[in-house]
Amino acid sequence: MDQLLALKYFCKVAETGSFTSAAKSFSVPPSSISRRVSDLEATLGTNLLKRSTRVVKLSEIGKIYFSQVSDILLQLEQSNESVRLYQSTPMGQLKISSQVSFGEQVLFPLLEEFRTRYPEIILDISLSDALSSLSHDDVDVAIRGGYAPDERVHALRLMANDFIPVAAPSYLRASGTPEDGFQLRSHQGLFFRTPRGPSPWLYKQDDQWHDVSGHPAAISNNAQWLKELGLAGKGIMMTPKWFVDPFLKTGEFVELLNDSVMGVNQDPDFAIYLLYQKPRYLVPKVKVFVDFLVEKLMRNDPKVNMG
Amino acid sequence: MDQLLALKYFCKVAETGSFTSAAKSFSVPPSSISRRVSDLEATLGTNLLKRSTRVVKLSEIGKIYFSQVSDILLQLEQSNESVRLYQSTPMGQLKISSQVSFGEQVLFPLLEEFRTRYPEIILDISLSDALSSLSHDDVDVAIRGGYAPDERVHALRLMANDFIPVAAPSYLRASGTPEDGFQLRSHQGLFFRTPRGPSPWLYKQDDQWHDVSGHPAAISNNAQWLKELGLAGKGIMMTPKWFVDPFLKTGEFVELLNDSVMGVNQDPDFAIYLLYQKPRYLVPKVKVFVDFLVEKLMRNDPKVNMG
DNA sequence: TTTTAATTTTGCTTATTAGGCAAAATTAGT
DNA sequence: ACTAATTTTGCCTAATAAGCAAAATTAAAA
Repeated sequence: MDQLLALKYFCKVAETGSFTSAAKSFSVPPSSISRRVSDLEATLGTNLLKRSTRVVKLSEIGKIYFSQVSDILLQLEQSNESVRLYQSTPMGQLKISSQVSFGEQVLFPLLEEFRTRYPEIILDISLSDALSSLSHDDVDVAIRGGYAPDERVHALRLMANDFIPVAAPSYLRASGTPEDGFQLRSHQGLFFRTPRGPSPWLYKQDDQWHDVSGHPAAISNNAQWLKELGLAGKGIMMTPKWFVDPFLKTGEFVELLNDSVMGVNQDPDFAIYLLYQKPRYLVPKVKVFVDFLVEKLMRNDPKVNMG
Repeated sequence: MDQLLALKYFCKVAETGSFTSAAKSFSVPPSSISRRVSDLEATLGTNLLKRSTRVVKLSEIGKIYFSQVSDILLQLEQSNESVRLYQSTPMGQLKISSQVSFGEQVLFPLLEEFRTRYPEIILDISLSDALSSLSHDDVDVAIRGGYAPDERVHALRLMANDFIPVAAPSYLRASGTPEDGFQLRSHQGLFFRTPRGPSPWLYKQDDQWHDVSGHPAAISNNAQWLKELGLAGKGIMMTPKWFVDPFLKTGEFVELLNDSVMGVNQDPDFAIYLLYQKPRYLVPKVKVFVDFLVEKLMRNDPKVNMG
């Protein structure tokens, strides 16, 4: 028996709830569908479908089997597709999802070079801090702060995402410079709101994390606005280094508590990750983008770990 | 092309590094392996293997494809295995539909033992006197008084369902004990309302059925309430023996007209039936429940007729 | 360089299995 | 009870995998 064919037939029947419509979508007579599915049931020794001329429903085990098999078929199709595309040149739409700040600050400046290098790739970038479901494929690659989420998703660590407290010199003149993590509590704070709520200020002392969040002067999901407030001396901001790097160099921002361990998260491996589905790496447009970002952002550590 | 077969062949070749040894492990001639793999490569438009008579190695893309495909094959094998497990072990949700009185009186006391015997079966019981259409059904097994309804549905006779007239001693003291079926007509009656209407009292004499229903003192589809009225001496009730068995033993109810043929229905084979679908492959959870009920309720008649 | 030996590929035939069509069977809804 | 949509079955044809033997290929030995 061609089991793969039987599985495809079965899944189509499960989706459409009808042998006839499944037969139409494969352009074969309904009898073929009926026989293949029966064969499948015979080899499994199970009734996957509850048949009744008018309505075809999944049995209890049929539901479970369907959900697994349809996923498997999808994977296989992706693998096949990837192999077919493997030899072709990088082209087509490349959908990228990124966090807003990282996109604006780090990604955008790089893209012009990418565009000239691969003119046949049309970039489609969407910036959002909400987590996009990479699995159901509205994007080819996603860039997120956090940690590896899924088995099937490959997470490539792009760069550290350590948060540091910064403030404008004018603020420090007016309110004083904190000498100790706990002193932050009496300062004005500019808080970034993630989809999971405002990020707290955490301070590690003697292997213990303490919440040292200051008085909220402003809360927003727009990092740009918070940065402007910070530059205007309205308060202390906890931010990734890469976000304020240029201002630290000009002195418009000052890094505080250099020697302390600060964070917005207790996870030690908090970083910026490039996420993509493993089989998609074979698709040229995805491969060249991943390789490009690795080249641009990971020069120090040229070791690329591919699964 | 049987792609699944081709994939299995390909993976085996990749693992063993040889067409010949792959052929041996499938007990087919090497030529079959060669052809299937070639076909696969043709449909993918790629060379997966670097052939050279002595050694077969994977190409770059072949390596990646192999790692993905072997994973997919493993998943599929696991799914198939889980179906087989389901088919060999009683597990999953078991949906049971029963008449209210029978469920409360007979079924519930048995279920705790069933639950401990088959802890992986989740019982889902719904009690209702309306006939659920087993065919278009949401239930695995149904228990109904009546007769075998359908071809596709297997009806297993669980126990007799003969109706007898009973009354409380207090009622008989007050209103007299009927000596003859026709005398029932002048008594107070407690009538059970089925979905088809109140059950009449029928009396058989000289091969003729007579309606001998008394004056309705109460009508309800709730047998429990009628029983309470009966115990309080409010009238005569026509009821299955199993429903009032404990009260007959204590003398709280007295069976009337012992020698007469009474009923609520002219069918001679009126009984409690266990109904379940007769699919090609019987699911273990259903089988063990059927067997369990047979064991508990049909000890006297050990003949079990399974489809 | 030639030979050898193991292995893969090709040609052809047979066996197996899926497709195709029409008729029969089944059942939800009128 | 009937109707109409749907699934299943029977039978034939077409497609394709298996089986076998011979040819081709090539790494390693002579």
